[in-house]
Amino acid sequence: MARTHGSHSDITGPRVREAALALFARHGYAAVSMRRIATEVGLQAGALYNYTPDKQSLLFDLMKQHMDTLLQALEAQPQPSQPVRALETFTRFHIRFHAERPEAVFISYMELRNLEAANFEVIEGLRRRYEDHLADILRRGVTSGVFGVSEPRIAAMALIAMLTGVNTWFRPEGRLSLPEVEEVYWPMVRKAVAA
Amino acid sequence: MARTHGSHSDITGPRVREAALALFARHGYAAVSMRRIATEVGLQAGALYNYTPDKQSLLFDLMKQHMDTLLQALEAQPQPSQPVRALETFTRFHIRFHAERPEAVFISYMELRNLEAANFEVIEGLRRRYEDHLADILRRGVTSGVFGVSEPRIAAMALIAMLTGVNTWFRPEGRLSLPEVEEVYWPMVRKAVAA
DNA sequence: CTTTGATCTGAACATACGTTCAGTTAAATC
DNA sequence: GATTTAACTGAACGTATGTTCAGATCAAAG
Repeated sequence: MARTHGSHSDITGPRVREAALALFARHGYAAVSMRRIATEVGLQAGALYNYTPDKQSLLFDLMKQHMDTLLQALEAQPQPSQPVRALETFTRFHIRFHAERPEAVFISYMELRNLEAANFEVIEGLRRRYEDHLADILRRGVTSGVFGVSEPRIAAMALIAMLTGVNTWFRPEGRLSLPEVEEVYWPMVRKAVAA
Repeated sequence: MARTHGSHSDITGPRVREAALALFARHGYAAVSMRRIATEVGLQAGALYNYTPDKQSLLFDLMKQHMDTLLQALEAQPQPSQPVRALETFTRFHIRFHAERPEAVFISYMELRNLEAANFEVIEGLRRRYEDHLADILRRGVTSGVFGVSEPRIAAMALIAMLTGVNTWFRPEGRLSLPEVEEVYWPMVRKAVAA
């Protein structure tokens, strides 16, 4: 097998994606050049094409990976049968998962319009699956009488928007810890959909 | 005074801003060139510099104008002394105002990172004033015992994030009218901060 | 009917873009 | 120690960028 000038394919590949993630999040996809990503990793621009067919794929792969990780982590959560407990699990999970990877979250919400049509469809489909999970919890709660929402699907999007908003102000070194943030948001979520 | 080739400064100026608004919203600030804006208006790129000193000012002016209009419209609203009524007024106002100008809202949330530092400060200050208005309503309600929120400032940001989320799915030709949307969100807002 | 001056064109400026590729480098294999 | 080949360089490709500006245009003013 072949070797490198101080780093491996196994090492450089992830480093390229990490640099792209950080730069796309900070400056936006369109504002970041391949040369800038390469400089961050210590390469010439041409070398990036050993790791991605093109710039668009770099963006899509980051977003796809984020959504896959999200759905996988969601399914790994306990799924209480009581709707209120299921909602609490979802709320705390969403806050934690998103607060832990602000760059990927930022990109996934901001760069949708820079995806080519086919790539956009894929990401939208994954996002919808995530929303459906919450909408189903709400519907079960409505059926059993513990929740009172007239439009479960819209309520799901409203709650997700509220919870993702944490990322606009939360800083790990800030006044509130993540568990404390959960204690601020969970009562609001619970009451918002209460019967 | 001077005249034009079929259009005026008074007419071309607004058209430039309208074109920039639409294009920035659709493709993003960094992805839209001055030539593209010019083409949309029927000009050569150089002529745009009769209406803006540079591209950055074009973005900043759009965002500043949006925030000014927002704060002015907010202050023109009735300000009920009862916190619950004040919250309802705010909620319905926010939904309506934002749903009516999706492009300006989109830009104001997505292009913050493309503002130069000094311009960013200005927009952030205006946004904070808007958030403070809602936080004050919540604080008054906590004092009078009708609201039960542990962190009024965070609760304000949470509610605003939830309400602005309407823009991600609402379409005027969709199933729900704007008044119907208000009837879905207002109960959630009211209950979320209830004592 | 000449003058005026705001408005706009068209070309140019230096710089940057995404992508390709022939050729160099050097670690691993035999 | 010769061979192999993945990893990378450096230059080039055509095209695009934001901005400037001398000069053309033409409605209104005198």
